[in-house]
Amino acid sequence: MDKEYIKSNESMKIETAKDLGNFVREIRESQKMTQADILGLADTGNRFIVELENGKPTVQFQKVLNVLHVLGLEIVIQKKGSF
Amino acid sequence: MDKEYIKSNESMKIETAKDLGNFVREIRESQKMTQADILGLADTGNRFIVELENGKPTVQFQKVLNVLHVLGLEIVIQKKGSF
DNA sequence: CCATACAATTACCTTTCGGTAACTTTTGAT
DNA sequence: ATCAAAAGTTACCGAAAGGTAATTGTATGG
Repeated sequence: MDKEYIKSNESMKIETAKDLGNFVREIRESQKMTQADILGLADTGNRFIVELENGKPTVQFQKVLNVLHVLGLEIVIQKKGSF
Repeated sequence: MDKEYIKSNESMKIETAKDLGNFVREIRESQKMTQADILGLADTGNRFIVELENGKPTVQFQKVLNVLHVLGLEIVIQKKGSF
């Protein structure tokens, strides 16, 4: 099965920064947005977007929240294996 | 005052870094763990735990993942309003 | 060929993080 | 209530990573 990151109401479990980066790029492209579109809305620089989508582990948490917000996504924390 | 952050199989939506910090502290204490316990297991310094639990927005994403892992939690991303 | 748009990288400066240690609650036993 | 131990917070420093702005690919189109 190819990397299907999310569909309709399904959720994507994030285990690594690479998961996050791949997922963000996938969603951004599926919404026909450019990196620059996100920069303005999420109050960040282009370098951040590049590094985030490349899976850099040290990206700042709040900035990730901002980007996800722009993409219409939200973060949820749950006990492992809650499915 | 007594916010109920999570119970059994329920999930906690994270909108801000403060949400994350409050939640992490709540879970850590509910599991009778000290900050020092987490330091060793999550390979981080004391300063990080303090700042994370205080809701610092600039904490690094991967380190957050490490701490959540130690607490038996996982991060999920979903479309807003999927709950 | 040049211009435009998007993506990725580089340069410069600022900020964070870990280690250790000091200092301040908080907890618990007598 | 007092005292001691444990837990949590803060401070200093050097190493590492972050942000912005500018630069350099990589296509596509006039």
